[in-house]
Amino acid sequence: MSHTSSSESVLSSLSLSYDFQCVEPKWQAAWEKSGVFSVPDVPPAHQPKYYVLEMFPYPSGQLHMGHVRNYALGDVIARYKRAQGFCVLHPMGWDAFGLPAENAARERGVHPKEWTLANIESMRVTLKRLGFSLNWEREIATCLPEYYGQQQKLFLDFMKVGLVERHESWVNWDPVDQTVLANEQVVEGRGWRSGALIEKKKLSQWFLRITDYAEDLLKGLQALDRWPERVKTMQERWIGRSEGAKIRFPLCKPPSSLPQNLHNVTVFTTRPDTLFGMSFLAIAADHPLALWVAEQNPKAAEFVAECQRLGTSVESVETAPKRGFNTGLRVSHPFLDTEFPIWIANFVLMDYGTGALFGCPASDQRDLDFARYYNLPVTPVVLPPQTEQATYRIETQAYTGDGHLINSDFLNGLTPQEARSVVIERLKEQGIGEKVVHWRLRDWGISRQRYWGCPIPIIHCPTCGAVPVPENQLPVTLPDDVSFDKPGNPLDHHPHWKHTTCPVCSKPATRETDTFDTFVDSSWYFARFTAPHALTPTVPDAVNGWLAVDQYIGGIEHAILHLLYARFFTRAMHRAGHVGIDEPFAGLFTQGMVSHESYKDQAGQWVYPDEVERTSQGAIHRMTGESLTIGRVEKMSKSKRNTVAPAAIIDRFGADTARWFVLSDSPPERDMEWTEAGVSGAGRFVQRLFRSVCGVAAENNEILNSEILSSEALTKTLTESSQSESAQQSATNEAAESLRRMTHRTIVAVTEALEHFAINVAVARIHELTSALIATDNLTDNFAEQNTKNTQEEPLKDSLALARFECARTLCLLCAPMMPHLAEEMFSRLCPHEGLVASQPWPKADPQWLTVTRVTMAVQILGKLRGTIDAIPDEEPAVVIARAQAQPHVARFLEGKKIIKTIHVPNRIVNFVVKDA
RNA sequence: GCGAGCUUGGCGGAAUGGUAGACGCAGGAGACUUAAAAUCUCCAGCCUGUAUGGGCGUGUGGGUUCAAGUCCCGCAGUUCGCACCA
Repeated sequence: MSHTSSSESVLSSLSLSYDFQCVEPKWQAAWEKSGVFSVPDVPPAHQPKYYVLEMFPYPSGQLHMGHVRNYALGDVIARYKRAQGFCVLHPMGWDAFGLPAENAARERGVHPKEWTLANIESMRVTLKRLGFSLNWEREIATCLPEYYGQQQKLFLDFMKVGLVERHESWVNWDPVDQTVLANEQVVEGRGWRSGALIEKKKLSQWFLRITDYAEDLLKGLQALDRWPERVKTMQERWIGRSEGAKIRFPLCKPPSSLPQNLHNVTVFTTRPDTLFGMSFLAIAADHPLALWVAEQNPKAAEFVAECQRLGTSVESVETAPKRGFNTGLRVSHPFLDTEFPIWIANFVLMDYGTGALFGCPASDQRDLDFARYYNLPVTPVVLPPQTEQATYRIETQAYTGDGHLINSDFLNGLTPQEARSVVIERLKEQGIGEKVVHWRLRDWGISRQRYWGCPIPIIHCPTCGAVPVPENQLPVTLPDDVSFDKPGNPLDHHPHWKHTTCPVCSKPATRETDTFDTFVDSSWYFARFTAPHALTPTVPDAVNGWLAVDQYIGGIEHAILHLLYARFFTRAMHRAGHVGIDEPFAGLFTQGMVSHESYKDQAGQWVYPDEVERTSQGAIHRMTGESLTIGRVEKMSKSKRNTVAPAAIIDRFGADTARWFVLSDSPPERDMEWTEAGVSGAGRFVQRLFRSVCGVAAENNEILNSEILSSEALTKTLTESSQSESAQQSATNEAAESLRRMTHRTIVAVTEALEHFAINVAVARIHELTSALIATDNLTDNFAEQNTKNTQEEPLKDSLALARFECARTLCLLCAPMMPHLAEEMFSRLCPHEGLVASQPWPKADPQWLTVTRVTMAVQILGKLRGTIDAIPDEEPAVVIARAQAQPHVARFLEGKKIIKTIHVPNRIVNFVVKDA
């Protein structure tokens, strides 16, 4: 209980602390009631549209600080653009299919659907408490038939336009869990959950033909001028265009039992110019020819098995030496009379090129290592510039640089580049080779042997083959009654779900029990948001009106897969007639991670930050008093227990404080460190700003109630008052003018900062303006005392009070994108007749107050600062220079020197270039 | 190995080629208070100094310029991405 003493002034008794627990729900309700954030299905013709989207969350059950940062950032943009007059689409949904739900089912016996929907419920509560200006009426969850049924429709349409394929492919197979694992889920050759040794298995899989768009996806990157350069580079390399040649080598005397199609080995090379340096041909361990050899020869089989076991994990790649197995088979060279051995080599990948290469040891380090180990010939074919051919040797270092060709028959003397086209021309004439463009990008395998995903709408009929589910039978819904008590895909085990009849011949048939990769779900949700409840995947006017997403915001971890898939999917949807554009995201911003100190107790266990008390010496456990070791600052993660729960922070500090802090410290693209000191500092600022603005509101109540009802009226009054200056008031008027300049300068600075995503700079400017406002608090106190004595009747209407009012009002508008609840509360007290901040236009700076009456100019001698002078803006250069020269410090340095040149940059700098006289 | 980025006080960071270190955090001093908290005011790159001064200073070495944290070239450290890619 606090007692208000009689000596306290009226103003300070009004300085109640900001009670976020009451205020935040109040304004969230007000926004919802007013519908300020909702937008029409088709963007209005008279207003520019703006689509802000943050990557939608996976409903793991816990909202984390990374989400808060991501959505706070997006909300700043959404609210700022809205204030600027844009019609802003800012939707939210859930990437709700995925393996964690199935794991929860297996580990805790919860149904994936219940688990997921409950998680969505609780995360939505926290998200709503943060007060983001989202279009909640457009909320979608990918695990609902309303969404995934339309996805099945898209898939069938993709089939019609030839973008779907089914063929066998190698997969990582976990024999214990009986499922396919993604490469990321294989850790050191073992399944990440079961620990079982992973097998390579060939399975029939559905593929989307993303490679059809390899060229287009690559070229499209160039036009994405609002994407980070590094994301574009990563995609470029992932798509991996390389120009080269395919060369067919016929086997010499193929064994009679060898199938006809293996009588030739085709290699891919980017260096056809080095063909005369060839000393062997190498094929991958899973190359068809290698498999045939393995069948004939147990030793070969052993080597092949060895290669397959090692796989291509990072460690094995770096440490494994280049080894091979000589098959005894030989190929003939296109231009030479020599035969070359075929080796099975562990460094050749079946996935790249044709799974075969010709080895030119002189021009490739791996080939050289291999050749040296097995004593194969090394013939240099490129002579580096300024090198004597007679003495040139390749020892342990292959030469990949430029020069001219040697030992290469008709290519001798040419540069490698010239030689490439010449040799390709010859190969073409002989019909054994051609120029090809090779892509690293593979088709996208989308089959997963899992329950919690979108069913692939296909029926397998023994007579008709794979038949699409007819559209009128969509959606193919997941059965609810599944059990997870045995390994494998529950859909496959279900007693009757998969049994159906063939839509073509009506005979018994089975459903496809594979579900889509969850990346499919997230490849078109941005389009679905434009018509989330439509009975077709998209609605033309809506999707074409709103797309592309003007600003997409998310983590860098999605730089390749999600963003590439979404770009492909949009093109595919375009081809299938579901959207009119190719590039879904016009602007992309990748925000940094949230990190935190980590703590360990003496037993070496990680300790959560909220159990830790920081002392001047270090850290101790809050409960036990045990001293703790402070670990590195790293990304918040459950395993390190260095997480801070957003809900707990909102309870303690309020949503605005949490938002303000995640936005204030670091530039959004960089990682930020969450600190207790930082968030409580943000909390103090919230209180400071609130108190100061409330003080202004109290001073101005009379004026407001009687006269100023709108910002136009305010401006008018301000203009009048600034013209009628009396002698007594000159001191306060000076303060008023300086505050008004500050106010308008801050409008410009904050606007510019927000345009450039420099949210931390915008925050800094708001801090400055707040301090400037607080600095005038005492001035009015004094003045108010005089005023009440002298002019009881006259309302307080001096220029300073009005400047303070303008400043406070501006602060409300400027901080609203970051701290919307606080902004509304302050605004409602300051301008009770003006409605919501959320529907106020962004403040405009008055040019009158951007002009300055005086500037401080730097005076340099030889570029070194020697003093400063005051000047009137755009003052006559000669006058300025004379004054600069006369400046005492400057004059001292000029003594005995001769000025040979004077640089004058108006309003900024005078620089004297001197030499000794 | 290839590619991209980063490097500024004790810390996070600011700075259209023009007064480096805005703003915040942590710190110090003071005011208020019986006291603490809160709040407010002031100080604060380093060295030197009584200083209104002087010297040095944006990882490092060069260069361009009247003037470089900023532009160019090299080097180091560091982070991220890709990688037996033929």
